[in-house]
Amino acid sequence: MQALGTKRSRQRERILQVLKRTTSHPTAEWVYEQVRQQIPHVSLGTVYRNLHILTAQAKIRELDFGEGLHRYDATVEQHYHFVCNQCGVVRDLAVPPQNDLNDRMRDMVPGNIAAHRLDFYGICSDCLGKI
Amino acid sequence: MQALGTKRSRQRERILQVLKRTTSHPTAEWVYEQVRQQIPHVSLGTVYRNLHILTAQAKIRELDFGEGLHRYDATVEQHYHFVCNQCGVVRDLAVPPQNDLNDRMRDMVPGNIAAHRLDFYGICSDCLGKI
DNA sequence: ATACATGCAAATCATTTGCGCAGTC
DNA sequence: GACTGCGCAAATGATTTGCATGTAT
Repeated sequence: MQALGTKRSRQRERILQVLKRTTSHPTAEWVYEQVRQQIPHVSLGTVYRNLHILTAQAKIRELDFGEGLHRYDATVEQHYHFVCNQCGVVRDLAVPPQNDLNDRMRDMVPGNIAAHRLDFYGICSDCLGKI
Repeated sequence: MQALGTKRSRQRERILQVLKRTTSHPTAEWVYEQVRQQIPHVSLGTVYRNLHILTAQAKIRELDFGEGLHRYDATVEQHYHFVCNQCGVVRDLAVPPQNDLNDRMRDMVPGNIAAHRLDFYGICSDCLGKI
């Protein structure tokens, strides 16, 4: 027995490609629809399986904004998100990691800090324009 | 027709009480088990319904740490969390809101920032002690 | 040839909802 | 009495999994 994700598959490669070509933090369902256009018989189960494999391989990241479903992101470098309360769009922020935050907290935290997550919520410029 | 949450109920009061008496950020299931000890015939549906009502009334907050389920918190003031990667415990941090973060981001964000969420991940002191 | 990957369908798990009765105002 | 809330059970929706077959190495 080797391990999951050791053999290549057309499906997995396509899934990664789909994610790399978008900045929209799509759901599994959306990825499925995209992959389906190239591989009509692909199954949703395969998409989920590969999203997990790719996440385990750190080639993508699994995101969660409390909507009851997951979103996926091919940008694996540390970065922050802005979520629009109106339309729900999730945008990457071009802001350097605020690593001083971990230090600021160090003494207040009952343990060792390895990472942090920082999301901003508000109204995106598109929605502001529509008001 | 008035609105949800306008009439009191023993169930809702008990649910709020249960949440106020813990700092463990429990799941709906855990709340259900607790309430059940006082009101044996309470239903899980009632617990969910009331958790939503209380959330809408801003008497509690619904949290989500990407575990595929929700957690609830009777501390509604702005505060941050520390999540242990080992045991999963979620602790409130006694750190003042870092409101300068919103300002720091302002120019980088495509929209208006209303709030932010900041979680720290690492190993809690309990787990550190067990290594 | 071996072991991972797939498609399909059934199963799971958290959460939601329809309905008829009970409780509050 | 009018309308909200409840318990129960069935429904939903995202995700997972068992299984027989396909495919990469």
